[in-house]
Amino acid sequence: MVSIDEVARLAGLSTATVSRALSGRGYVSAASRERVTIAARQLGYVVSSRASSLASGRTRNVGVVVPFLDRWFFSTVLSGVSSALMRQGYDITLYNITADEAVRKDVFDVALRRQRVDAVIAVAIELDEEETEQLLALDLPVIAIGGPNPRLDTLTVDDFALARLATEHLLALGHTEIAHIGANPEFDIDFHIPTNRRLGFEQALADAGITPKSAYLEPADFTVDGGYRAAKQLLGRPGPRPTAVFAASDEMAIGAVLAARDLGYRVPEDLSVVGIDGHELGEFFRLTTVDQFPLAQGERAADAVLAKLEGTDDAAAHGALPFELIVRGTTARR
Amino acid sequence: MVSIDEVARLAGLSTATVSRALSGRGYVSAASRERVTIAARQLGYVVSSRASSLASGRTRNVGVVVPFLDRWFFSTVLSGVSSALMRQGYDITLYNITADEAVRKDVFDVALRRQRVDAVIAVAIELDEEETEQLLALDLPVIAIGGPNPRLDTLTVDDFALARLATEHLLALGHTEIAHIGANPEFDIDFHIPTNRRLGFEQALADAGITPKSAYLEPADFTVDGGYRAAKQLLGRPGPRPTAVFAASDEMAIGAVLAARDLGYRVPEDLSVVGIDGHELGEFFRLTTVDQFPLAQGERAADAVLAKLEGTDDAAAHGALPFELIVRGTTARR
DNA sequence: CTGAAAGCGCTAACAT
DNA sequence: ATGTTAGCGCTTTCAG
Repeated sequence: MVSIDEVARLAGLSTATVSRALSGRGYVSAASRERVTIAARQLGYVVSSRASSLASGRTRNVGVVVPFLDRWFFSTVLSGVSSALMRQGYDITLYNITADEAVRKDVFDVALRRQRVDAVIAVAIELDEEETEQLLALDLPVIAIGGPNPRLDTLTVDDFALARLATEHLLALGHTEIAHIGANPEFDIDFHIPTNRRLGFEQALADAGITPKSAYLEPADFTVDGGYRAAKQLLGRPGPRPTAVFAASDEMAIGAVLAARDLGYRVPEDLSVVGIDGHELGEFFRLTTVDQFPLAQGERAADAVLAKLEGTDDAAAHGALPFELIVRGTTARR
Repeated sequence: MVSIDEVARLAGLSTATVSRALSGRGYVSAASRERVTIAARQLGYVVSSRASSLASGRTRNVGVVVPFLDRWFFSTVLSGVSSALMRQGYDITLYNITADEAVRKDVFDVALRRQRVDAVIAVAIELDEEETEQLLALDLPVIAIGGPNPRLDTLTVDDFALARLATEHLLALGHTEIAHIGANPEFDIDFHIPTNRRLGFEQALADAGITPKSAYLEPADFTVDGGYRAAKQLLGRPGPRPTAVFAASDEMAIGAVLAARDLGYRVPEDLSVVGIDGHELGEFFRLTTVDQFPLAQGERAADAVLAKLEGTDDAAAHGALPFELIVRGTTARR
């Protein structure tokens, strides 16, 4: 590995000047800068992040904490984070919180405290008091996607509003018998998204003067299969039958569409289905959805963290995340 | 941040002994080890990776290079890599090679050379001569998944054999009119998987004395939508109609199943469909497939890299990757 | 604008 | 088994 001394020697300057020229910190004459650049390129010199970070305290590396790597939403957010960060010459190190409590604890107790990162992005993690405390104790810029967590800077999408919008779309099409696939009423306090989406759904109904039928509330686990099973129940049970389904995620919505077809119902003629997320398969299934632009969420989180790191206090760090109703082919007038 | 000196002081020992006790390298009496452990825990001390890696040359961090983050196969492999590495206390930093040539170049020219990682895992990247050279020049353990690359240690799944197995399954069920969705004959030299799968398919047919019909070769882009379109062509065109389809990926196979249904064909009664990969949605669609266990591939790559790092030369580094025919509901006797 | 030199926090000889 | 000490390769005062 070629070191800074060699560059200095070749450029005929001190290591201090080389360091300044390469990092852009401090005064360097144009002529010196030029010579350094040439010498560095000629030798193929790359600053050692180990040495540089020990001396400067900066690593040019951001930690990203995610609960899943192999689910579409999270890997899409991650992809957005990664592209925005790499573009600025930052690396990203990944902390995958799994179901394994020991791993989770290790991430907060040890891994994040190794001084390997300049900042942390936490994606859709429900942090408890202690974990929030630990993140704060790192004394590093932290951005959370998801939350909201009052003690952290959070990029939040208003799940209540998303769900209400999706439901209002159904109402506007004349539906009144609308079922909900998602959280069950007594769902945990720990993970808010399903509950918020159910509340937004109920609010929209209430605003339209409709009392939600409990038989129209079908819990499911946010997978295609879960949505499929839930829809089969909803459509197969004797008694009143919904003319529309609001699914709290696109994957469940896709499952619902397939279930309806399997039962012989036409979508959207016999049943309208709307989802939430903006899943990549939505287009293929002609799914009406409320897109929350997860790729952009990741990019925005990266921008926010960069703004904090560079001191340019950016508006991206605050404010609510955008969402948009995308009307495709799975919803129609009743 | 508490430093090693404070731990040493509290334990009444030198920093050298603390370092030895914590890293497990060199002799430390049980009593000293105990006192160090207690002092470290009491102070909440975590070794600074910046300082440690500068002094020792080890970072306990592995670089993972992937071409996509938001595609199921890659994020699943990544998930396997991550869990195996975190279990051993390693961090992982992510290098996402995108379509952007500048980003790709920057990863090999700069990012990987920052001395941030102890080893590299390259997932399904077709490396050119120069990139291979650059990886080798890092002088670090490197494991490639995919390849094969004669100059690198590679974990390879035999795509030819996978495709042949899938095709033989169809043949064994009595099919002779078998179509292929995947690479087109004049596909690039750059990305071998599609081509190898087509060759395996053709070999199986040849072994059964069947000449592949060129009309049964339908190129597609490895997405659900691509598989759907391809199957529609195959089934909708006038002329001979296949009774079975071999799709070179599960996502295309799922598209083919949906296309067949939309055209009014029953699967598997009118059309058998087999895929490759072991996609998470395969179970839902009752898809017959050849599973290549991507999660396990990731874990195995991680194990191989760890073996190289710890010097325990592990068999995991070599040998072919396993695969298995999973017969579910989309294939039947003709 | 540039150079000398003192660390950054740890590890690894080396000595004991 | 433990302590002393010299770096690891940079960055950043501080002088000039």
